[in-house]
This record gives sequence, structure tokens and C-alpha cells, in this order.
Amino acid sequence: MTPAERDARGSLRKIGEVAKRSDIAVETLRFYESRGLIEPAGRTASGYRLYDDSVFERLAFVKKSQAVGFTLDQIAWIIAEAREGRRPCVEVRQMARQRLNELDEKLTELRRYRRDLKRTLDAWDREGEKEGMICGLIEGLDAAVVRPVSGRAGRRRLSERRKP
Amino acid sequence: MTPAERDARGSLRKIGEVAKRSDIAVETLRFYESRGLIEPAGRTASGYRLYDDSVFERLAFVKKSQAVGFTLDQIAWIIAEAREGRRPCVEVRQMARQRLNELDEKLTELRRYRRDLKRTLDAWDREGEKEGMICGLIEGLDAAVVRPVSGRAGRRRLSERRKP
DNA sequence: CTTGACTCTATAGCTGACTATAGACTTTAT
DNA sequence: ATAAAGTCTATAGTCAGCTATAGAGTCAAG
Repeated sequence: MTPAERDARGSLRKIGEVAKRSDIAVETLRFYESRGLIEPAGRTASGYRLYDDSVFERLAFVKKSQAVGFTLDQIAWIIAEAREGRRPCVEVRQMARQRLNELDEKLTELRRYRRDLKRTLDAWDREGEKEGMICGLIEGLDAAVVRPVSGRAGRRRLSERRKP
Repeated sequence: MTPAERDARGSLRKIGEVAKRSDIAVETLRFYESRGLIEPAGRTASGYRLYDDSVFERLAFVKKSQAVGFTLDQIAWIIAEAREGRRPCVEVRQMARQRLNELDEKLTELRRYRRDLKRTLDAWDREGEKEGMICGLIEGLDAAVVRPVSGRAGRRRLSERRKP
């Protein structure tokens, strides 16, 4: 039975084929299994994982949940709940709402961040290079950087400085 | 000589005092040293690090550079350059500009992300809970999650499934 | 002079989501 | 029949920036 034949009948696939079709690395699939996100329908006599087509839906669920911003642990929890017959709607919505809040906070932070960096760059362009400053990057920088504490240059390894 | 006296004269300090004044953990200071960001002015006979006050300017530089978004490796590089008498102005500005671009990309990405998540949440509110869907989270989800592949629930460890 | 706080080095662990390796076994193709 | 490709488990490494631990030595106050 060739892969193409199995394909037509929707039978069982080995991990490599699942990886190709889902565009998820073989190692990642095994990793997902260890995290409780997927599991094979069975194994061959020699221990090879065999998957039925439902794994693709499952992987799509995982991907979409990740796209929403859920962690693998959260996704595994949802799957475990569902498997035991529960519908963790309330919690899932709560998770999504929380995620939205986090996203908003992060956006605010990044915008402030961007504004500050932009100002710094603009200041450099306006002021040019001043005496005693490293490109006007940061005030006080010159003293901290240009005057080295000791004469030695370069990066030392901790192991070079053993107690005598 | 008490710490307060040293303080008044701006003499040498041990790592714990530097940590307190800079609000950076002792371990982090040692870590920074290993990364080439700071180094003590000297050591006591017994090997204790001794810092002069320039370490505070240096740490301020590190903090501000981090605030701009530079990595520790980038900061270490700038410091090393400056220590050897160079002024890596061109590169520093280039780094900052690149950082600004990255920031803009990230912002765009997060905004799109936020918009999608918001839509999903709104859709849930509009549609309520539909048959065969887990809270309408993701289409196709039901098949992937509600129908378990095997009867066993819960998360398994890989080590539980050895070849017989 | 002892006790407790401090410091030292070296090494390992944390976060999250993978990715890579080693060494053995199985399957597929020629 | 043999070689290449696939798969198995277990374990360790990646990214960044810390943080924690163990076990030893040092120092300051009472």
C-alpha cells in the first residue's frame, strides 16, 4: 500500500507523512505528544506511531489556539477537559479576554518604547556628535565607558581570575 | 571605615553595597561581569570584588542601553570598542535604527494579532455557543477534540509507553 | 571567639517552544 | 542483499537574561 493509496482511503499514516502534510517537524510532533496535545491512534508491531486523519484537525486546533496566543499548557488543558466531556467555554473565553488585556498592555508599552527610541535617534540627528559623548547616546556614558577601570582591554573569562 | 564613610568619600565598595545602591542583584552583577559589561576596580587580598563609583555610571549605561532595546552582547561590544579608544557611533546609530524597525514590525504584528483576537471574542458574544463547537472557538475543533483517539484521558509521560 | 552575614567559584535551572543529537532498530527501494 | 531512509527513545541544547544552589572561605559585631 503506497502512501497515495492510504491517502485516498484516509487510513493510517506514519509520523513522517503527518509531518509533511501538516508542515510540522517530526520532532515537534513527538514533542506535542509529550505535552499532551496529540496522540497516535496506535502503534505498529515495531512501535512506529500511526495516526488517523483526525490528527490534522487536532493540529489545526493547536495552531489556531497558538495564533490566539494560548500557551501549549493552556491548549493541553482545553483538550484534556474536552476529552473528559466538559466544555470549558467560560474558562476559554476568560483566557482569551485575559490574553487581549495582555496584548493591550504590551502594545502600550511598545508604543511608549518606540516613541522614546525615536526621540533619541532624532536627538542624535539634531545634535550631531558632541565632545566627550559616545555619539550622544547616553549622558554620563563617557565617564562610564571611555575611562576604563583598569588598563586591560578585552573580555576576560572568570576562570582566568583564580585566587592565587 | 563604615560604609557611610566610604560613601561620603566615594571610595571602594563591595558587591553587596553596589547591588543595594544600583538595585541590581549581586548574582546579576557577577553575571554582567562574565558578559563583559562591568568589572571591579580590584580585589581584596581574599578575593572580594571592589568597585569604585564609576561602576554606577557603567550600570546606568547598561540599563539605558537595555531600555533602548540593545542586547547584552551589543552593549558589551560597544563597551569593548570604547575601551579600545574607538567611537562606534556609526554602528550604534545603525543598531538603534534597526531596533526601531524591528519595533515597528513587532507593533504591526501585534496590532493585527489584537484585531483578530478581538474579532474572535466579538464573534463569540454575537453567536453564543453553538452545537458541536467548543464555545465556537475554532471551526473543526469539535471533531479534533471531542472525539478522542483512544479512551485514555490525561497526560501521559513518554516513559509510560515503552515497547513491550 | 563565636555567630551570622557576606562573598567566592562553579554549575545548574528557569521561561516557552521547540530543535538536535546519539545510538539502535525497521522499513523501503534498488 | 544491501543501502538509504525512516523511526524509535532518551537526553541535551537553543534563545536571553537572569536566578538559584552548593560548598567553601572571609569579615564584622557582640
